[in-house]
Amino acid sequence: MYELFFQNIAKHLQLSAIEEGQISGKLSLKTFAKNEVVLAAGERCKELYFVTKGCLRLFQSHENGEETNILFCPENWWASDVMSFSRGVPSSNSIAALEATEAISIKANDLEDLYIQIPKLERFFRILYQNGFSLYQRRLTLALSTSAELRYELFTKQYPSLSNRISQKHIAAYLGVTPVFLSILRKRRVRSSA
Amino acid sequence: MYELFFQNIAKHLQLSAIEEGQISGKLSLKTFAKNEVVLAAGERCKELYFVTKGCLRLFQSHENGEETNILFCPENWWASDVMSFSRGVPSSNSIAALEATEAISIKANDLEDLYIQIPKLERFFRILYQNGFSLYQRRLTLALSTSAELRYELFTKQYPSLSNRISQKHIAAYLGVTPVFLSILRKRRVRSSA
DNA sequence: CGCGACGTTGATTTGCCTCAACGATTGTGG
DNA sequence: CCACAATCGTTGAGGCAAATCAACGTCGCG
Repeated sequence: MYELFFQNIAKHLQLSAIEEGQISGKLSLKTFAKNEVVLAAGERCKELYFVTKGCLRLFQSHENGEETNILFCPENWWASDVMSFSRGVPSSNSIAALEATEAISIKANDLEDLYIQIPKLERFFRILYQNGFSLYQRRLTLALSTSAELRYELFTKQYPSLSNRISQKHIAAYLGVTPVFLSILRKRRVRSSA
Repeated sequence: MYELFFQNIAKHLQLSAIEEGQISGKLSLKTFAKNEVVLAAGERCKELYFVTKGCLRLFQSHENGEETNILFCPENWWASDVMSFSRGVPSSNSIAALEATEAISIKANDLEDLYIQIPKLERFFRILYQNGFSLYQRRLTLALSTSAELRYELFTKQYPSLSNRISQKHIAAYLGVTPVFLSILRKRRVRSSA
């Protein structure tokens, strides 16, 4: 039932069958309909999700009604509002389903308990956040130093499957441009590659 | 000698005197002259620095010779190229001193040993990276969704001491604008507040 | 003293946005 | 299952934010 989940952990950590059992007891499987809101900004993010099917997005809403997509979470990705989840404060971001989605969830309290029972889990999440930290540093410098055209180019190269799967509107909100301008970029690309 | 360092750890973790001793044995104090390069892109980042005096900057250089400042590290901040430090790969970022700087350093290998001797250190760094992760998510959405003017406004409010201490050139490279444009923004602000 | 880095200012250009109109696609209620 | 509405993507016109290029004063430093 939770194979993908434990395979993901196994990338950085060896768990005994007993430990897997302890963890399994705290997991549950959730399903979300397309466009369903998983976490609304302002709520507390009480669960951490590991996506096994479909795709979630983490995003921030702005006063003017627009949104910035922070992260797409297809199969094998982790989703949560980190600050809210770990410190119990209201979340500043939201989570919603881009497709019909299945995810394995674990509650914040339960994870805290598991950190105590299985201290090496700290190691797993240390590495997970460490990698994410690095990933966002890179995206930040990209955002600050390159044109939308190049950012789109890199996105399609790095995530070719996502760039087909996700609507342009949401890709635009991920790149930080308007859908109108993304459309212009796409047109340009077709011409220049012809 | 390492008071600031252990005070920083104590924010998230209680260490016994013995543990502090074990850690102290792996630390060393380094000094860097103003403008000295601490880590050049392409090298391996073998040490993690905790700044006790002065200020470092983590930055990325681009092909055209320009730079983006990722992070300023004044007293009480941690500096490293995370990916290079933790995985031993060549670093994609550089570190340099903005001022004459003192920092406590620890070697990657030694930290790995300490993770084994004192597993709860994993917890400390898990929390450190978790917070950094969240910080960069926020900066990313800021960079993607707001004007340079607002970003500068927020920077000066959030880090008033840094905004006096650091040259406009480097602040511009942190905000992702040219020094010329930052100068224009500053002029605008003076006028509008008058 | 003189040179080079820094910050300012102005003129011009470019990247991206806004607004608006239009097919095409999706989804939904009758 | 169809009809209609809503959302999405495209295209064009015009505007604003920020870059580029260039010139100049100032300051720190050799």
